Amino acid sequence: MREIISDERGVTAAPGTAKARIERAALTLFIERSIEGVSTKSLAALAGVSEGLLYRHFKSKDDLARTLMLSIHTQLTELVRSHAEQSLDAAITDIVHDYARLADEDWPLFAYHLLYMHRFPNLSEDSPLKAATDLVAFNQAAGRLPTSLSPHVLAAMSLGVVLQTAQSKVAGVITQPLSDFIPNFERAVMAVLEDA
Amino acid sequence: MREIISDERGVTAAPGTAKARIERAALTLFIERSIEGVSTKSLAALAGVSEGLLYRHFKSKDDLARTLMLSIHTQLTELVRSHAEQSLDAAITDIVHDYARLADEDWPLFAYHLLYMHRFPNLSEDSPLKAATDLVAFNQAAGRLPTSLSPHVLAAMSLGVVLQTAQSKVAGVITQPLSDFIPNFERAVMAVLEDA
DNA sequence: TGACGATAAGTGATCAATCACTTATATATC
DNA sequence: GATATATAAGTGATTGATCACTTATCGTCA
Repeated sequence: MREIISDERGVTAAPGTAKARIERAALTLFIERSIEGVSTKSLAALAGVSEGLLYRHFKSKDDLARTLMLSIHTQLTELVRSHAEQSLDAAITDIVHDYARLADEDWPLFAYHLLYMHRFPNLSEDSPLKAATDLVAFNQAAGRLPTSLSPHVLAAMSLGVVLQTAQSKVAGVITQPLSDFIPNFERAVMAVLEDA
Repeated sequence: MREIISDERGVTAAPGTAKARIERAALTLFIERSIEGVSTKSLAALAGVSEGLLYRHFKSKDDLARTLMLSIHTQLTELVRSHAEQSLDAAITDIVHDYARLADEDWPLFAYHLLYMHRFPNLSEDSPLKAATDLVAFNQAAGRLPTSLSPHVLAAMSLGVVLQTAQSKVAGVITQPLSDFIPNFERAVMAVLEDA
């Protein structure tokens, strides 16, 4: 039997509350066994609450999973959009920096986004990838980036530099915080954007 | 009700056989709804066979999922290893080329690997990422690549260029075959390796 | 007391897997 | 070639367990 989650911080809930513990337990188990692979019973057990309480705070297991995903998804999207209105160099620097920081700040939530984003194709109109694509397209139109590749492809390749490193951290191959690689991410992303 | 899978090619089975249809149906549904989210009943229905037949060909649903994963996992690993014994430039060129080709050749199988590899942490001793890491480490030791980053990180960043583009293709943002981007992948990967 | 946070004990539905059994295919013997 | 024997392929009903979710009840503190 696994120890009950006592971690304080929630995602949408105040620290220390039962709802926060449910959210933390959900992230832990979803990352480990996938969303469908986790029963509400085991989730409640890890959170140290009754099964019924899950349904006081969330309409369904899917609602819980969506709520968690939407939280990090929105944060990441706004992060990218917020830095788009400056020179390309500065934008990349800021985006990469904040992305890595946000990931380190709440790694389980970020890992959850990384692993299961593709299970929520219609989560919202906007997305981090869409924001990055817009940034690339804008700089292509201004003649500051090559137009030999579509902005979708160029944005995907650039994001890949950071996200695949995150994948390796999920796999346990890398153990340091992503923030340790910020200057490297910056240079690599710029190199991809200009060279590809 | 969805149309029964009639696709011919299997993964471990001869074309046109019931086992091949089961494997195809599994890939289709697993990609769509995750492994745990797919019932053996719906899988058998899509394959157009009885539920019992699944268990003549595979010990369990997990065995089916593992068999499919191991097939593509092994192919990709050997692909990377087979090109490692040449100059770095040539190795990258060949690896990127064959990787993209293999992905296009059997996209559902490749997409399955991309999306759910992390659910099989102990599938085998070796892996594509490990092979790529060895390649990086070898070239670092020979003084042909900077040693400011660990080979794990450098390999992850490089692979990310290709794999995140594949993710965008899974998401439907990109529709072309990955092979269309082979020269771009090459240049981007080399840029990451030398610049990061 | 009464509203609320929380629970334990359920509900029918669905799950993966197995079962006894049938049909098709292959191999062997004359 | 015909017949006998063995094995593989295939079925679908059934199993006990587990699923997501609900209901009835409890304790507690304003």
